[in-house]
Amino acid sequence: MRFSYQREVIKEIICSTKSHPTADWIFSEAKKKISNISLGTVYRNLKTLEEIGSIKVIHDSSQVRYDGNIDGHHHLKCIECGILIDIDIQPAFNKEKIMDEYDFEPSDEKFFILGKCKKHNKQINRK
Amino acid sequence: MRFSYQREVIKEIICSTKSHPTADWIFSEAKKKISNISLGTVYRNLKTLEEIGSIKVIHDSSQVRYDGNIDGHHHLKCIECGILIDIDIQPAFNKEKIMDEYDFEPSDEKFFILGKCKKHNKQINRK
DNA sequence: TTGCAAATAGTAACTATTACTATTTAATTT
DNA sequence: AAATTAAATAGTAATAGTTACTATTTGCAA
Repeated sequence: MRFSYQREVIKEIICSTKSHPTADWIFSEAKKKISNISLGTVYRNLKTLEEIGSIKVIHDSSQVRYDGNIDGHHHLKCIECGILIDIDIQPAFNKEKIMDEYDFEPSDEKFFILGKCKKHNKQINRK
Repeated sequence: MRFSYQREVIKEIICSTKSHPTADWIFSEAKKKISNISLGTVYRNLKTLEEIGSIKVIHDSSQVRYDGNIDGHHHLKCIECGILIDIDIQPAFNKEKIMDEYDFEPSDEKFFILGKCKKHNKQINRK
């Protein structure tokens, strides 16, 4: 694949935030560095970056978000404000049962825990 | 809420399949029973049915799907053909850690296991 | 440097969904 | 049973997010 400055800028934007941005936000950030960058270029490169494994895509209730953290991790999602928070836990499940009962060969997992973030829950005794 | 024949038909369509259909498929099925039903009516009722808890929404890689199975369950997704399969397992995770470390109050979970379904995996000794 | 395929900017097209409005309908009141 | 009324509908227009198209530019190899 040929070098592209646009792609480098887009990758840098995604990898320097933990906010799980949308294509539109990435586009507006990219315009700060390349004023005439095209939205089509952003979408094309988001697809390319995902294909080569540089970023991950998160499908969060009708919104598509991008994640520069490509280590296996999962997310908390606040049902009040919608924020997505990276978590490093791994859910445990009976892989044998899946393989036997459903004749299915698991290769990856996506786990979302919905609930209320620290700004929106009613926990009183906070550290 | 007032009775609506359209809503009954839509609900029946969703609840009588395990195929996790899209709005478009539900629309074309509904037209078989109500030839002049409007796509707007389908979308409005899908929203209503979700709000009253009669169906669930699944956001599956840029597609929105609907599920008539409202019991807590999760899904296997085949990376080859895209089929979604209901599973009755519950993933285990450290809820205390989530609450303590992230100050987050979990209320629900969505878990997807990606992999290859029985038609697309290479398992040789099948029952 | 020249040549050329890959990538881009800018624009048009497309798809899924929502919004709008005149009409119809379910349910209530007379 | 007819009149009333607000909710729901059909049909259409509008919107948002994304993809497709094309002439031009650019990275890179000969």
